[in-house]
Amino acid sequence: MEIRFYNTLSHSVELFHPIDANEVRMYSCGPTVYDYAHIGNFRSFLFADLIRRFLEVSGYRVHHVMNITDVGHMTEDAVADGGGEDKMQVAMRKLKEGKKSGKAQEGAIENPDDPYQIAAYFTKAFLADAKRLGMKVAFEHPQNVLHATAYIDEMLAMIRDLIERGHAYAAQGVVYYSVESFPEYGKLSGNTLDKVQAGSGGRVSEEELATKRHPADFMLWKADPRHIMKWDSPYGQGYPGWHIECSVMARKALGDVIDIHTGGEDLIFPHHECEIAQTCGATGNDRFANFWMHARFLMVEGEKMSKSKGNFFTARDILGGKATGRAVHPAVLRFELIKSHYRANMNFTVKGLADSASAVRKLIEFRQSLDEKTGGEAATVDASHPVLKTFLEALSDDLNVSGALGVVFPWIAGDHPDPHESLAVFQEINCVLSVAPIEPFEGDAISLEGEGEELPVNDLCRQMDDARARKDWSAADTIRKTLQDAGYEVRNSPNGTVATRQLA
RNA sequence: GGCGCCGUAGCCAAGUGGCCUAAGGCAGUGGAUUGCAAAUCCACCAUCCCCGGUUCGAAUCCGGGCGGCGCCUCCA
Repeated sequence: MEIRFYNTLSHSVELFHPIDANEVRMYSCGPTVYDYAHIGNFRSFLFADLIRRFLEVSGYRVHHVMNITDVGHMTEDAVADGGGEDKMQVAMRKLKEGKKSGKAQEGAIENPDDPYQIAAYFTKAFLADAKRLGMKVAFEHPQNVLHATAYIDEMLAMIRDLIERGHAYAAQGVVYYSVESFPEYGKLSGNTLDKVQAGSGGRVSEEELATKRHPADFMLWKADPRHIMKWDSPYGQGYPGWHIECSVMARKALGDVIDIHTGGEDLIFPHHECEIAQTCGATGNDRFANFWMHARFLMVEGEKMSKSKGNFFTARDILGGKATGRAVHPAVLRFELIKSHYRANMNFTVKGLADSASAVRKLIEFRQSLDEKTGGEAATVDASHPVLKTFLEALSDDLNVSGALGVVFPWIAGDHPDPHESLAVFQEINCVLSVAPIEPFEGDAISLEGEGEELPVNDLCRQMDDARARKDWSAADTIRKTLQDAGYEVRNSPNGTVATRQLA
């Protein structure tokens, strides 16, 4: 099966072949941990997860690495030489003022003046969210989820190499990458040097221009003893630039040339452009990642998500019901965020969430019916099975999820004479979708039961059965109303009434 | 101003030159079923932003409009 992906580097869909025949090396730009990750972040992370899962089902071993940016970068970092306020400092202040996207748990952070504690707290929150949403790499922390602060030495080593190779220079306590030393600079984004220069009008301060050889030169290290997080270096005590960590960690974990590098579209420039310049400058290769893949931005109800518009949602906001007024099952949020094509802006809406809930319910119930019929024993199938084949072929066309789902639903609705075989097929499909259940899952990811709720759900169902047996319709209707108002879907059947929690 | 993505039913969305008299999901409508519902099953529900061109043939290619969005500056 031929796999095709859109490559930002070439602006076209290309045939995908990993460097090694069987293993794919893939790096994804991960979160900064100054706050809770929002649904836009997760759209991008789940896009990477989807690539990984698809490649795995297609027969590849995937070594997927993601970074955690826990270095306190400056708010006006890249343009200049680190102006603005330290992000970690902002995080600390906001935490104290209770202005975070969500409340930190009481007592979770002993000392809000310690940036490492802030970072540790939000890292933990991120990993918890990521696991709930079925992001495989989150289950591989810490071996495949790397912390920037653990690679300062390697960053300094790469900076040293870049200076030695003539790609970087120190000026007034700042080490800059010299973009003119790298002719390929601008290839990824189309922001070639002449254009960067032309477009920079007014934004680059005179002070900065005086120290930089070219206005687009970007920071690798800044000596600043006042910075909260700081490390010793030959260039003075200070902190690294915000692009260098990815170059370093990707190289360290995956090698000099990798297969796939993912991120949100906003990272194309300057972040990924700079990563390429750094890595290639340090390795001497003309390539860093063979495929650069970027997810487009997520909109909320047709508008760009922003705190000021009040349409800003963290993953835990959604799961907790902030948008819908009712708790949302993680599989529903996952499905909603992966169901549309990654290269189109996705519009996140409450209605879309409800649609996804119906779809996910269908998948979960189908899975449950197969489990019941087979006792969980699946037959053996491989990718040549007609349903799987069509499913994977859709995905192999630049991750055409909609096309793939267009295979799954009609198949589900059809006849299943051999439930063992169907279960095997479904399991494979679910290795990619990971919604029925979320895999690998923790706890009650698949459960639709209302255990531990304030309502005695099972008792009410039995009471309803009794009332129906007595033909006491008004009593039965009252019970149904009670359950529905509490967020349950109620189904009567000859085998007894069943109430399941609404998914969203 | 530069670079790029996109425009298919009420909504999401596949299809990229002839099996398209256009998948699939959600919603909706009619029917079966039901005490009534829900779930389920059956049926129905679009000529593809506009204009021009290429072609025997276009949603699909080309040109021009119009509209939406992104990046170029912290951002997934």
